[in-house]
Amino acid sequence: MFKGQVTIKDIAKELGISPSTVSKALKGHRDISLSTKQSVRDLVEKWHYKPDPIALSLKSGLTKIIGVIVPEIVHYFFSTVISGIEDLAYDSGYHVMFCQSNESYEREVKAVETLLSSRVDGILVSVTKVTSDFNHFRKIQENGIPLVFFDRISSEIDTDRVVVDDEVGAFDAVKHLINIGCKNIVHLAGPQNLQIGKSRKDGYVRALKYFNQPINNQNIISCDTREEARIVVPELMKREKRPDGIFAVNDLTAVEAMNMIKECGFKVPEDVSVVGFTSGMISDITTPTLSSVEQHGYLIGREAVKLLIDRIEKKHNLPSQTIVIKTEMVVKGSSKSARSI
Amino acid sequence: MFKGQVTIKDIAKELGISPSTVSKALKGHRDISLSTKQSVRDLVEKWHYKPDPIALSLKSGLTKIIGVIVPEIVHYFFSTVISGIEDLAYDSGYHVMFCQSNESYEREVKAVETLLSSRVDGILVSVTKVTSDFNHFRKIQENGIPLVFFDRISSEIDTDRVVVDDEVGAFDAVKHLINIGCKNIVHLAGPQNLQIGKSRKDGYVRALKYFNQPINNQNIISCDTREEARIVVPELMKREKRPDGIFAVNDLTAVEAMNMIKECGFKVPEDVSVVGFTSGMISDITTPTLSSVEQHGYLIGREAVKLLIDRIEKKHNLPSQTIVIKTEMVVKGSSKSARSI
DNA sequence: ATTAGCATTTCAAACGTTTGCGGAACTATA
DNA sequence: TATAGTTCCGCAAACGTTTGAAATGCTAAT
Repeated sequence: MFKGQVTIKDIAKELGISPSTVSKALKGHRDISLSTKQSVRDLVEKWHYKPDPIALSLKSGLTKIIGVIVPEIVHYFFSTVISGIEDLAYDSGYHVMFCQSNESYEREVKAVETLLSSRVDGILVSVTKVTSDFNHFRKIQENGIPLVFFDRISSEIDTDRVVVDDEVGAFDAVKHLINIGCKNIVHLAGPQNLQIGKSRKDGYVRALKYFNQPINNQNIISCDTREEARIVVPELMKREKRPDGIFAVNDLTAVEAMNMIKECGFKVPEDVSVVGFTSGMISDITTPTLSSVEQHGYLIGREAVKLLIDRIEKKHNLPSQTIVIKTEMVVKGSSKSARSI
Repeated sequence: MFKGQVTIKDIAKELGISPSTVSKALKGHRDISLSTKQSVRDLVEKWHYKPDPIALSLKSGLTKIIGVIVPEIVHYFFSTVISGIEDLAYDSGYHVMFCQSNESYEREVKAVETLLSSRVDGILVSVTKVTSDFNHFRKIQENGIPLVFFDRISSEIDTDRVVVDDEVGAFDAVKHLINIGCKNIVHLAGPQNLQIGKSRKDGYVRALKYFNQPINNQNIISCDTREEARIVVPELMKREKRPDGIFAVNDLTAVEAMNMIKECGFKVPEDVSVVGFTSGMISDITTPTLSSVEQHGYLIGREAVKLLIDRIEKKHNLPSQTIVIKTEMVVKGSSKSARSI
């Protein structure tokens, strides 16, 4: 019909009125007569006029785009969160722009710059494992752009956050292992510069204390990837006092731990019970299925977007909030031991 | 320093020159003297001026945004593709906007509308399992927006495509099963309205023919989800003539098939060899690890973006191309049978 | 007949950038 | 001393939309 898209000008020309009249008619402005409004609406309908978001953005200074930075997309937990972000954002009239940092500090910094120069209305971040300098996040705030952290947060930046109750989740996981009779529980821990790594370890320690089990530093081992598990777990199984329970900081590590245990000639859960953290699809796929702590990633995504949009639209002016999503211990095959109650 | 962002006007005012001079200086226009250029560049540097993409879009009619529609994000193959899309798009100066259709036709239509009204420069789509009407894709083309299909394509729409060589991949998988001695291979097939479902079945059939094995329609069963596998596979194992090989249309189905086989008291791969399609992370996690056909999702993503950007930037005007990405049979634990050569 | 009041519409500026054209100031040639 | 050429810069319009202010045409009251 026209080159590209129908504009408000085309409508105006056709109807022999001015663009401003059309604009006001569409907004239901009381200045405009009913008959004019009707004819504008009719033509809009007929020509499938859609306002140009770019012109709107230029006027309003808002893009209706939310930027998201995640360490990886190819990752069950993060893709679940993204799914939640996407769903609520679209329902609220926002679009979503993704960047993955690939667990690299440089790429994270670049992603921030990219999103800022795209003039997004707000930014959602889960930081990389290696980030220890947070100035790029400060820059976001200096630009007046709302910022919400989820899951992997930084405690140095004062902003809204959505986190999982990692400490309680870990406590519950270890409590479960103790309940089914484990006496020598090892924790495969995440990086301690990250809040989640620290909290999960804290929960582990608190559970042992609470149930009067000895805390052995040798039982807290830094190991949060499959590659590390491949090395660490066989050594564990060679110990004089073999572990009878393993609480891993994430599912992938837990799964590899299970595989290593089996390779060393032991059985899961009969000889060693294993519990992971995330409870995604992979926990259903393994043999045995993996007991794990469900993090409700989809919900985390939704809550994070909700917080962010509230800030963008200045629905309130409260100090920074932190929303804690409850975890849930999901018992599956890797910890239903014969020793269970 | 200024409200929000530094604009070309701020620079102009500070330097006592006009905005157009600043613009031309930044573009290296020969009209502008070296000294002016230098002072502009200095101030740009000092004030961290970044051109406003929105104003640029309004002028050029281009957004430098690519829209992507995938059935699901929480899915190993698709998140791999997305990862490839993201990487190359950003390197080429484009941003990426995602929509997931959640395998729903209505959501797919809505996603198309959303992206069109966002004025994206091009769209990448992998269609849902249930889409049989393709008019929403025609609308994209009518708007003059380049469109590239990947993996799950529609043959009704004439456009660029990036697909996996499903037929050959399936042929290779079945060839492998035959090579290790399988005589009664079942195919758990995908929906036949989808090209990939059809091609993989075709490859299965061709391989049997090629190696002079009988083709039995009872051995081609529609089953492409874990839920279906849970029902279908136990029935298979009760057959008089038990299958000794299973070629599943995707990994998740293959994994569930393995689990069912084990639940029925048989062993993988000793009694039944299993081969899947996708070869993602999950194929390493299961016990035994799953032999599967690698699809190179990351590469698919990159190729699709490359095709799209070529169209957007009108680098050529060739008729629609179809790029075929070679698959690769990855032999792991679920098919290294004792009968193997 | 003048004016106030009202309903309806248009004008013009703005958002930040680009770009063809015209113009000023200068130098060089005839 | 004109004239032509060169170098450098600003003007204004354009992209599509919004919005306060100004203008138009009308009716009704004085």
